Amino acid sequence: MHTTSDYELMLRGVDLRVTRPRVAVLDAVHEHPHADTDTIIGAVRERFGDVSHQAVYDVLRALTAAGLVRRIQPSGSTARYESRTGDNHHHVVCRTCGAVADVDCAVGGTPCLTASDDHGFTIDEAEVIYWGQCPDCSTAPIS
Amino acid sequence: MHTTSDYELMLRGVDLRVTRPRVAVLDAVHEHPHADTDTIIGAVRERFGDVSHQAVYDVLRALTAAGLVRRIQPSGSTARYESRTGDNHHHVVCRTCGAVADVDCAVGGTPCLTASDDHGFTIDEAEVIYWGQCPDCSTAPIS
DNA sequence: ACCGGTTCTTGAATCATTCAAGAAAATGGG
DNA sequence: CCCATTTTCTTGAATGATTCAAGAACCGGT
Repeated sequence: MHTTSDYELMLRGVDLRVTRPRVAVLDAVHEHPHADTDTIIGAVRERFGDVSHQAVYDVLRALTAAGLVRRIQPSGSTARYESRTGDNHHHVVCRTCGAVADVDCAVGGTPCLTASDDHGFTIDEAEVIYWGQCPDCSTAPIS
Repeated sequence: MHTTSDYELMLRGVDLRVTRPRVAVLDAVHEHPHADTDTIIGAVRERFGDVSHQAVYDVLRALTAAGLVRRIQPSGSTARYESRTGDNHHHVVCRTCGAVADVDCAVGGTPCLTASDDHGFTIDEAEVIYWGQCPDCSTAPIS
């Protein structure tokens, strides 16, 4: 659990101005891991009153650029955001319901960064998405 | 290089009716690896005359479901399609220009399928995207 | 060649995200 | 503490990939 002033410090730490929408979004992302933009907008409004969706989009972009949140976007989903950053973890996504869970990288610190043949690319990140069925969806078959 | 009858055989092999749009799309995907939908529509029309964009969308979905093509969609890109399927290869994507290149899986046959903690998910595929700069973009810095 | 079911065409709708212009607010200096 | 400057937020509209819907055309088997 974080307090408002924690979020203030985070924002100042990356040279971002402290505004209510930013604190609200930061809080929403921490409280709702892997939430999509619409969910975040809803959570922000519930706690902090009216905030334009445009502001939330802007804030999410700013926070992502600053590294305070991480954006993930599995095929078929809209953008989702999470607060765990910088630890090179990955995700499992349920093909049926879209649920997302975190997966720690099995290999170590900055792993996965070596492609067999990089075609001359300078690689700075390896993103891994495991696809499958979540416990709920694999139990309940297609009705 | 494939001929029209090759594509016919592929379609029949997965119990799909052989139609001109399908052959055309199959050809376009083979000729333009990692092309987005719009490029495919263009290629199809250039070779086979008018085909509705809706038909191309339908065909791409059918071919993807049948396993004849694979759909990839790196964050920030529209859907892209490729003809290499079933060999568990991965991709490098250029952050600057969006170029995509294939990367063979370093580990072996059906690798990467083991997450450190799968949270009870039944995993059937691991998708890896390496992010970085392609040779062209890493040479020419931001103008 | 005909029939039934699939697939294509046409045209409109959806929805996440972005663009634009002006109003409001945040930080640093006086 | 107040002002000026710059950033950020609000409002409202636009974009663009993708999908929905209804009817026409076509594929494959009989």
